[in-house]
Amino acid sequence: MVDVARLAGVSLKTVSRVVNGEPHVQRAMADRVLAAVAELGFQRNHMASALRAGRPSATIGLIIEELANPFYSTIAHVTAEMARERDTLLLSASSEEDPGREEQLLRDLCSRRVDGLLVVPAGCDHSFLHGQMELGIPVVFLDRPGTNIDADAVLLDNRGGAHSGVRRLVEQGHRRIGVLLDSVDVHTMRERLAGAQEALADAGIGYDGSLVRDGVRDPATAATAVAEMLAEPHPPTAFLTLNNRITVGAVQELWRRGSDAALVGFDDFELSHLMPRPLTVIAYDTRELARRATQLLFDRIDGDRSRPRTIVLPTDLVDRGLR
Amino acid sequence: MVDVARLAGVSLKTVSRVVNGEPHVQRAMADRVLAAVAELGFQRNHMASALRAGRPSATIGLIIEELANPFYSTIAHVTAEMARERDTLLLSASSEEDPGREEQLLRDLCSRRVDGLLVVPAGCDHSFLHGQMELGIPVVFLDRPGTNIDADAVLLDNRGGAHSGVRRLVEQGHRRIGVLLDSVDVHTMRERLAGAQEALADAGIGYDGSLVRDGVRDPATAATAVAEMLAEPHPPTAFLTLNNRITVGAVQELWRRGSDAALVGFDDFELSHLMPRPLTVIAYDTRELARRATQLLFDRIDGDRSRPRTIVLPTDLVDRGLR
DNA sequence: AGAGAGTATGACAACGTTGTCCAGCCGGTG
DNA sequence: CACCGGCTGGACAACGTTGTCATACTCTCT
Repeated sequence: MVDVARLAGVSLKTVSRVVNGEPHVQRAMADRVLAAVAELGFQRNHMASALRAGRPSATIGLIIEELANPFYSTIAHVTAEMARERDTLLLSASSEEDPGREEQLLRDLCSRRVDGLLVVPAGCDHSFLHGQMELGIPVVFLDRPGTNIDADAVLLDNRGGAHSGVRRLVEQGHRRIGVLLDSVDVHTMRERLAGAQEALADAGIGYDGSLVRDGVRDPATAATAVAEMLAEPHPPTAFLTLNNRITVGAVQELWRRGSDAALVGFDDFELSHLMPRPLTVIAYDTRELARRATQLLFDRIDGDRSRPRTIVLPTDLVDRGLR
Repeated sequence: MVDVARLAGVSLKTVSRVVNGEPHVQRAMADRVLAAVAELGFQRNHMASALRAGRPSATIGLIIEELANPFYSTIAHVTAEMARERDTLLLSASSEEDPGREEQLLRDLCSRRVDGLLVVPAGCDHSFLHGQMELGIPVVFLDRPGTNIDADAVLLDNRGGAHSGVRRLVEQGHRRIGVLLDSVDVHTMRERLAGAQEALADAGIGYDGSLVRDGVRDPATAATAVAEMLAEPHPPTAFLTLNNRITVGAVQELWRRGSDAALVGFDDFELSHLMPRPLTVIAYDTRELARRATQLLFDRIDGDRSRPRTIVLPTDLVDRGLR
């Protein structure tokens, strides 16, 4: 900027005024400045500008599980899109389910003075964010609530969704329902499992631990688990798969062995209607989830100081037949 | 930092030294500073720090088409991961195929003084990046080369891939091969089409414009196009679909009508092996594409001033049967 | 002609941090 | 005892920008 000022023969401040479109600069002088800007290829340093003016950095931070996962990349996309409408950019990072890493990323984002944080929490303690929130960096949790902190959260009705899925299976006469899940360490999974168990209880069906498989982290494991459960003396006649990776593995195994076991899966996914058998899924609107959370964050950034809210979005049982 | 210094009863610079782990500070004094830091919840302002020290911002920019698309989100993920190993964060934005928007995003990223740019170009003129590159912001193009600019690029062998796909169809005796593509405006598509036409020419098969359908942007359009082409007097006996959205639509239509037309699709995708019919696809390693580009960018950031390189990664014809 | 109001421009400090340099202190040396 | 060198700690300027205020000029109205 100093160079531009020198080349145009004006003061620093005049350049600043021209660059920022402030009034009170004569046309001729502005033209000289703009010519100098063009000649030197000057570009305003956004960081210095924000620093001096005490302005927001026009950047928000997003912490998700894993950017390559369609669920999270959809969130990132919606958020980035809404951010762009406010001339804000998105700093995104994946926690990979590692609480330590999540904390480090969050601190890193804060030290970059992002205007706000959107977090799909992996950690089990977010109290360290208190300070940042008091210092004016709002935080909105997404998909799972934060722990040890009173902050906004936008969640899915995981419990209700699983409940309705199991109810549908029970209505069709199933009483032995195998439940496959990723990990009870994840809040989402605990809620889904709880919803399923509530529905079973509602139907007067007692809990049978042998029908629940934890630690099913990929399609291959899901296929194996299905095979094992079907080989037992009293095999399940239906399955509830608590995420789409598990659903895919289970479908593949059921189809491979020509089993007529029923299946309901949590999460819809792009090609679910092209699976070898029609699939009933517990679906939800990922984009809406992201939209609501991002909107809430921007409201906070714009000064909304009302009490933290928790928004729970409904799920939708998409019935394409059970087998 | 001023507050911390006052509370600890030391000078500003001493706080800076402690916070940055510089030597030559006595243990007792450092402890006092750290206590003050903890009490005030002080966090270093990364932007001010980078500004003063003239240091890199530890941020890189990524411009892609659309973050929600698995191809691009995989790239974003790999890049973010490699960046994290260098304590660098990723600013990502989607151009949505809009050149104007791409340019604005690029300028915005530059004004934030990112250390480097990774770009899947949508625009048709990137000469405006010259200035930035001279000012020391390296740019690496990904998936498509930049235009009017001499910069690094990491590409796929689109031409060779389409060539091998068509050759396979020709080997099976097909002479009328329908080609469905998104848009010839996209460099990738042009290359794939050219590769297909070269393979036809190599086989002595003349060009027949009625066998090429442009503007097929989604599965539904693809299905319609397939239906129309099959209804013509001399219908194609095989199809080459130039991206996975088109492939999905075409497969669906072929399967629906029980057609025995052969099919080769460009792009593999997650559930391709679960499609209603086995699918032969021209696959490639998206992660490797991102890895190479990101590595190249970091090499440049680290001072590699050698001539711009263009790296072309091979494709792989994954044969799961043609019908 | 002079007051008053408004416009155009510039000098300077400040944002939060770090590089540079200098001063004081210590122990050891000639 | 004067001096040297290394270790500590602090004062100050600077990074690139903008807010504040002062100044100079122009115009209008009495």
